[in-house]
Amino acid sequence: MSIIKTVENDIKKIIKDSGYEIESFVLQPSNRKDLGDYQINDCMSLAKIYHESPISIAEKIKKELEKDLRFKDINIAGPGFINLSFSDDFLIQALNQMHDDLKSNIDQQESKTIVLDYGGANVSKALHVGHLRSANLGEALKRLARLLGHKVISDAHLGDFGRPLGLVILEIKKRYPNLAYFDESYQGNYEEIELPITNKDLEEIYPYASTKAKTDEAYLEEARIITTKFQQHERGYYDILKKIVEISRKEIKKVYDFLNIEYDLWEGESDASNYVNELFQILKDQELLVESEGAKIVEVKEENENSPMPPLLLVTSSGAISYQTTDLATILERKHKINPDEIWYCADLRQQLHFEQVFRATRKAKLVDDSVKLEYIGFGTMNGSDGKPFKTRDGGVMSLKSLLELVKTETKKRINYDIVQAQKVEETANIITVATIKYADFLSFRGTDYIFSPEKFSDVEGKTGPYILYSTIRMKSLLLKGQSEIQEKSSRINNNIDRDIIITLLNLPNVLTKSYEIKSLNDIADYLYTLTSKYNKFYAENKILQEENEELKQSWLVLTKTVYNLNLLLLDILGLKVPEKM
RNA sequence: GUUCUUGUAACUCAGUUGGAUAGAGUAAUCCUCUCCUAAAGGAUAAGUCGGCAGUUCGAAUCUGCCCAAGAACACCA
Repeated sequence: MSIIKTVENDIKKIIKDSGYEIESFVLQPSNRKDLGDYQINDCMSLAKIYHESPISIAEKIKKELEKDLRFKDINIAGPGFINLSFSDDFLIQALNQMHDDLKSNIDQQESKTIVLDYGGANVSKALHVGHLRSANLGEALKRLARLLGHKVISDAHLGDFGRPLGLVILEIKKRYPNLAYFDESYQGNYEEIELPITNKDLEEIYPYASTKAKTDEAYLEEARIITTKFQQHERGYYDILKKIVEISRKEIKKVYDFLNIEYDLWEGESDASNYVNELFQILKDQELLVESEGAKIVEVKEENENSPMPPLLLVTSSGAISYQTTDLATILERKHKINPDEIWYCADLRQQLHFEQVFRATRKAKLVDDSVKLEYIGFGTMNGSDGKPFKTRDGGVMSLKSLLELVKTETKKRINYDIVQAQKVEETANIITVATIKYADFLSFRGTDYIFSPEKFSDVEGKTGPYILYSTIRMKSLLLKGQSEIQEKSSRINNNIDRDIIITLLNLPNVLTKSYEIKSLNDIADYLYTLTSKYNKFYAENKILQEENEELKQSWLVLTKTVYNLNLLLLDILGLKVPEKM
């Protein structure tokens, strides 16, 4: 159990010993540092329950707290706040413990198997800046959940079974009508057929076909028919689909690799299609699948419900299955293959209604056990400065690749070429670029829309990825230089900065737990900055390696190493790497 | 129209299970490199927390009404 949690439990017991019951207790870091390290605000609410003055309650609790040698400077202020600080001895001991084993100070949770669905990449379409958030968020949540003791399986869940693919295949058919894929009499093995299409072609074909379909009704109708064909696994069409997925997936993976995003599974909607028949059987058995206006739907609206709740549309009137169908089938697939305790979906907030529908249908048809938790983790839209979803000047969406290039160019201007070896420049620039972009994305709460501007993501001054990386590298450099002298034991707290840093370190478990609960990384990003900037202040004020007092120097080295290790841990959760030098 | 989200410093955002004096970064002005990487550190200035009312010892946070912006609302995904 973490140090802070242990203290919290003890204080809870102390409050109980004073005669008061309290449900949960979290030790709040004080916002009045002049009065103490921490504040206890619960006396006011206890006063209402016990019909006693808050001051009198605070007095009693204070009396009990004073018996505990870990605390000092206990005082009561205002209407009944109890302020308290930790004794130096306690803090030194805590620092040494965190230095020896950082992970022992993280509260492990009861282990669950979680499937995490994020990314939102669509086959044959280039990743654009809008895909950034889902991937960042999902990847970091995966890492956070694993750190807290969960088993997480991440799935890219590619969009590869809808009309866009119908359009792409149609256009390929127009351009290469003689391909064996389109020859019904072909008897050979399609896997051996070369598809003369590169990913670059695909990125050109889709927008072309999509635009054409908007004005050409016959073309669209042809695409619809093709969509139905591969959805029914019709020979040739299903095979070319798989081929296209392969080509596109390689390219998508390159970008995700660059961003340090790793999927355990690269399943797509097409893989879930194998479970569509089972899905329909389950729905039919329960008489949930009904005909409506030529389509097959499932009603999920509750009686007396005012909010708009359209039915799920499983099969369109033209016979195609929708993404609602594949999402339901995917739940079946995951039940059979993984049998998870929880399934999380990271997707844009505009998809909230969709997931509400899917979850309702899942419950109604009992596709999974009621104990299986389905969680939708929505995030805000990336808007342009006009408040509308971000577009480039020519009206298109900025590709993720061009954003990366743009930031990389800026990054390269800042690298210290006296320190970084020539052959390391590219790698270093890549790492910093990813950190710059991801960190900027994590800073705001996941649910709020934010203004996207390339400038914002190119920012390197202040509360940014490069700041954290630079500082971390400096700690590492210092530790390397002081390595021969470190004896790994702190024995002194010199002043308020040391003290403040240790108090901040102690708060780690609460930051992690809260981030996990709200499924947002902004607290971790902010905590990382707070800790780093406190350390930087300390670094600027003390010449650690030149310090002549050996006891003090050792204490500072231990502090440095602990902050360094924690930075590495948190950067890893956010999915950021640290370069050697920069 | 129905439902939902948002409105905090010049800008971009934190803070929303009610707590003390509302925080960061940027931009602005001014300091600090003979010294462990100055992509650093320090200082100053910047706010009717959209508006009005209510609940409370106490409200940016909860409730109601209003104003403004955005999103979703079956045959796209």
